[in-house]
Amino acid sequence: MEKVWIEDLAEHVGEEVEIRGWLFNKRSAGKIHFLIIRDGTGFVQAVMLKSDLPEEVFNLYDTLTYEDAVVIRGTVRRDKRAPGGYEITLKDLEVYSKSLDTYPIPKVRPENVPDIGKLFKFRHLWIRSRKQWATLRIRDEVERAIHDFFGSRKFVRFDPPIFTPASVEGTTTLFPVNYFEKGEVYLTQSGQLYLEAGAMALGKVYSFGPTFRAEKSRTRRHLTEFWMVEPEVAWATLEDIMELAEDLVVYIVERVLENRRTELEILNRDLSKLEAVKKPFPRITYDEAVRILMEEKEKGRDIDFRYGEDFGSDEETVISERYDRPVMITRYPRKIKPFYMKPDPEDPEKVLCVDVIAPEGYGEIIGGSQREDDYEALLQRIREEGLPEEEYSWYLDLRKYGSVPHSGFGLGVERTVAWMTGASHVREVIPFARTPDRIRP
RNA sequence: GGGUCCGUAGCUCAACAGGCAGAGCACCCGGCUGUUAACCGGGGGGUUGCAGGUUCGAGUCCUGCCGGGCCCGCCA
Repeated sequence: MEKVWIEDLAEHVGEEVEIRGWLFNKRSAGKIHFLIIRDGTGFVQAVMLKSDLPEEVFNLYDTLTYEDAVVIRGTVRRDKRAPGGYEITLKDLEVYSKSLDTYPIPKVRPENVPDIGKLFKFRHLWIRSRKQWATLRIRDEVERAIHDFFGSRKFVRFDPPIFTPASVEGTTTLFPVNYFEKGEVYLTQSGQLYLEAGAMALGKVYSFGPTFRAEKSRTRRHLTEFWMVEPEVAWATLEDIMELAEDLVVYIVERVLENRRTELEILNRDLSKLEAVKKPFPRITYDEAVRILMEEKEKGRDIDFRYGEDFGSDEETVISERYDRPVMITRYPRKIKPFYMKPDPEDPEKVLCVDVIAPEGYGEIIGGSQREDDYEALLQRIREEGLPEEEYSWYLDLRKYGSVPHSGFGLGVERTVAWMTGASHVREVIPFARTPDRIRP
């Protein structure tokens, strides 16, 4: 008998198959029992008829509790009455191993959903639930789309180091690690500087990996360990990289809509919100964004903002509300952006940068810029920021030996997946979230 | 770092003004041949987060500690 995965059942209608999985739920009407089995790839209902089965098999139903590991054998049928459309007429049931205790997370009763703190305590079990299953499958699709996007454009994946001797951006807090007799090094908070070296060596590169920020940021948009995609392109201007960012986001959304529709439905995601994400994205400057804020303030919105500041999450939301797709904000004041960004030749107080703000309050999903490519200007910025010049000598070399314009950006995977799935917090879209207050499980 | 709210059964929640800790789900037993968060009947289950204090009496009031939620700042 063929062993099959639930996601492939459509190819086995009429056949007798074996499914190995776990008991997700069960219901009975006496002489007919229904089992909902999950095997990781999906969920399927199996029907047990008293009239069809040996008594000892039929009676096994009574002993089943949540998350027992089971092996079932039976015939695959299409059936409108079955959740999911396919059903197994059960012929044989084997309880491979029993749950040893009451399952700590109750199943699918909305009035009975544990509070979020308890769910995270049982995160290792919570990921078996339907919504978490759907969420993590969408995350996989987003990641796969990212690799396919860059692969199809012949980018070379370039893995920057995770141990780094110095801060990339100087401002944010780093996680120190004891590194033999060399003392303290830090977990990376961005691979960007290394990616710039990669772009000069390989032309178009991107990285995909974890980054770490020791910020005690307790918000729905922050993790201390999160994943980031960072492309970096030689000879690219700000405009080039904005187009790349736009294409990437559109492609991710298309792929999720195409391949993860069932999962979006499980999550009750409003598909029209995602279907609206098409080129072109609106492009506004920082100054124009400030004007929008002032207009909203005059309309009576409670906005506390002064020109020259960075936008807080409230401001981002107010601005993004005007659009049905992500909005690109360019040319922020130099003072609130990192040293490596290139000043705008038309207004040296601004830099050639772009932030992409997702709709629906999901905030900044992309931050990017054209990099300072002039040796002297970069050196001066490093000194102004009081950064350790020695640590940046290799980075300055990139401007010493055939410097060219180049640009890149970073896309936050969790924020993007949270937006796709409609999650209320980024910690729900990564298997095991790391926040300032939680390191277990 | 700042603000704010909450800890009662495995889970979600009740418990008047301080007066015998209770219900639904889960679990166990019984019933029901198409259930869809099934349903119906019965049963077991508690050091009310921890440590003190006030009181004849504390889940309830006070103090401290521990654990957690939400919002903001910083960012992706």
